[in-house]
Amino acid sequence: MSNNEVFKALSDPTRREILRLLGLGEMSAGQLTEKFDMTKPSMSHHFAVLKDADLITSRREGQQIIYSLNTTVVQDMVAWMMDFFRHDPNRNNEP
Amino acid sequence: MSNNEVFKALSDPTRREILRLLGLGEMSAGQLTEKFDMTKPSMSHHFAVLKDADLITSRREGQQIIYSLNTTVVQDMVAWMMDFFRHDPNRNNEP
DNA sequence: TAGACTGTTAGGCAACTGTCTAATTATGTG
DNA sequence: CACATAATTAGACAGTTGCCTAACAGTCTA
Repeated sequence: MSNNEVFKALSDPTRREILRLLGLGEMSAGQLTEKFDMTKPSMSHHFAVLKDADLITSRREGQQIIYSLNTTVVQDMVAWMMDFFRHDPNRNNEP
Repeated sequence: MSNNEVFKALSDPTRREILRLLGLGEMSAGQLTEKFDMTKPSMSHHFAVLKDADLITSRREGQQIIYSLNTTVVQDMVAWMMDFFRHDPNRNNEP
């Protein structure tokens, strides 16, 4: 995964809310769009950004596109963050 | 803390690197600036963004400004992320 | 107080982002 | 096939971001 793309993806509140909703279970593009006061193309753009960052996956099911959280990448991300901020400057730099 | 400001602050690679360096111990603005191929005003801007997000704190020491990681907010942030992504749709929503 | 040193503020500019409308693609159904 | 439904792609546009140079502000020392 590209850390930068992941952070860029997470920098928008709409996209974080999409991720939160997908954390509760997979949803179609249409169902997700209903939850926001935004046009379908705008939402579609956000889905694309999240997909590029590998934070979500998609599959077609008939006329609908079903989106799911990519839990692997999400967990990698959390692990990366914890490691990133592991050091505690108040404990005189012991590894 | 405002989640949005924190995520916006984290969305830039330069700012993440500043945080990583401060994770190793506090540094002056000048010491930090040396580590990057960027002008002082640009770096100062990044410091301001990180301060607004409450990710770092600063104090004056003579002619220098010393920056430190705000470990409280950083830890809150990690905790928030873990909670945010705690749900696993592949494990049928058991708490 | 003058000058050097350290850092921030102000203003400008190109590139990027998030939103919209209009058009297009893909699938399902009478 | 013709039409409806679901979603994406294309293009435009305002607002934001990140960088720069120039100017300013605070601190120290002779």
